[in-house]
Amino acid sequence: MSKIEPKTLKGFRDFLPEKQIPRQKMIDSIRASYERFGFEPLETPVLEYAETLVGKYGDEGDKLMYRFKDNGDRDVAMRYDLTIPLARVVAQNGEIKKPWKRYQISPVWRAENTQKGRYREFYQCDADIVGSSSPLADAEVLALAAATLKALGIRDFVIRINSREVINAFYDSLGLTEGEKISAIRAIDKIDKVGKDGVAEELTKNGIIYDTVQKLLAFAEVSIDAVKGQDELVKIGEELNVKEPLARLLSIVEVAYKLEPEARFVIDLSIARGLDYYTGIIFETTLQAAPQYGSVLSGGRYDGLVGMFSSKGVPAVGASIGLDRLYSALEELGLIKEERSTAKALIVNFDAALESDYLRLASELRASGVNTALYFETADLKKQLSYASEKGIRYAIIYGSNEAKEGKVIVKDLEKGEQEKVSVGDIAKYF
RNA sequence: GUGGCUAUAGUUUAGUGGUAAAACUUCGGUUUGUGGAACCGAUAUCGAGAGUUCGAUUCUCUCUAGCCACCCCA
Repeated sequence: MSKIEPKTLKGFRDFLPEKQIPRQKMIDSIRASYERFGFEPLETPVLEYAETLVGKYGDEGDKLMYRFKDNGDRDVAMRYDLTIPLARVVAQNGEIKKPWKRYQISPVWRAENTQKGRYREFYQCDADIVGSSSPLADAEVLALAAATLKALGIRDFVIRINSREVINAFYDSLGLTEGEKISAIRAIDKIDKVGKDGVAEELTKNGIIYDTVQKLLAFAEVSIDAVKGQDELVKIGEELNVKEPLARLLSIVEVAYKLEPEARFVIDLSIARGLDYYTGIIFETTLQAAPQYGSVLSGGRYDGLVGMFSSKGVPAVGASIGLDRLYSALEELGLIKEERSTAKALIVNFDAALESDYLRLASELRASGVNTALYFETADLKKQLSYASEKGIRYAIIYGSNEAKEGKVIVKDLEKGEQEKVSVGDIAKYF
């Protein structure tokens, strides 16, 4: 029989222990942070009826969706993000007490062309508050974002914030048509990448007149610290005819700042967000030391989404961490601690006659919470010690006929190269 | 989805129209109670399929995958 070539699908990957151990720690940290703010876990199915997802992400989103007929000829799609499924859950389970704060850490699928740091299956860590239009909810999402990154050991992040209300008020004051608004949002969003001239060129190409282009550029260039630059921002609000919505945005950020005084919040009017469903604040987060990864944490308010599944409109605001991007960025910044094994101790198996003692040692250690591995074959010490050290297991527990006579075991710390004799009964205490 | 570049052991690379080198890794050994060293040895139908050819890993085509740009985004 010919062997099947082992391979993974384009854009999909395996996470080997070396990566998955620190990755899982990262997930644990994020989850703990979300729970500290009182968010509750939700899990939803991979597959949804296609009609649930289609049309929610714009034409582009529909094209990138994994969609097919299942064995029962149902038109199904794999979830494209975690937000639409949440909206479906909220609409479907009206009894859920609101405001509801839920989080979900799960993979999503997009049939995009791959690139470095861009995959077809990737994880998102979402936290959303459903059923409150209070600015406090917006502020708490911003604070959560900051607190979660801080918990991961990240210091140099900047949360750049804008609001769809501000954008709309400004565009209306310019008298842009709906079509022009969309192309303006798209163009302005690229200002970091293509620069002012590039944006101007694209706007002009889209038929926007010179005067308006200049105004749009002036708008997009606003990037001011929300706390230190507050006076300046108030002035800009008046100049650009966006006084009211900008003031609302500033008061949200002020509250977030009280919750997370160490965070850096910047009002950046070039932030646009591609997804159609945002209605209020929108934000993106970049790491200053690793800007090439783009936004690692973004979100915003989307008050209209649940209404697409239910006659009752339910306001919502949330944030999403791109786990894979953040991991790559942290890896580059040296914030990922390499760990190769989950086992802390290896029981050296070196005298077949003592096997029952090895088994007892293993179960005692495990019962007291020490992650313990047992070498399966009887083999020489050398081989087993080198197995432990190469595997990244820190302690070797050596027990042979000599030790058996004394009722002791040798615990060898392979990192320090030291060893100690401990009596058999005290082994768990050693750790 | 469109366009460009790439594809040789687990990894990084060398090389040739006549079936392939090296380093590191992995596994085994160097006479058996102390590892991360040294030495010896093993491990490749040269991404897959088809075509041209007496003969292809080397040329051509298709597919697949990776990287880059666009698009979009996490």
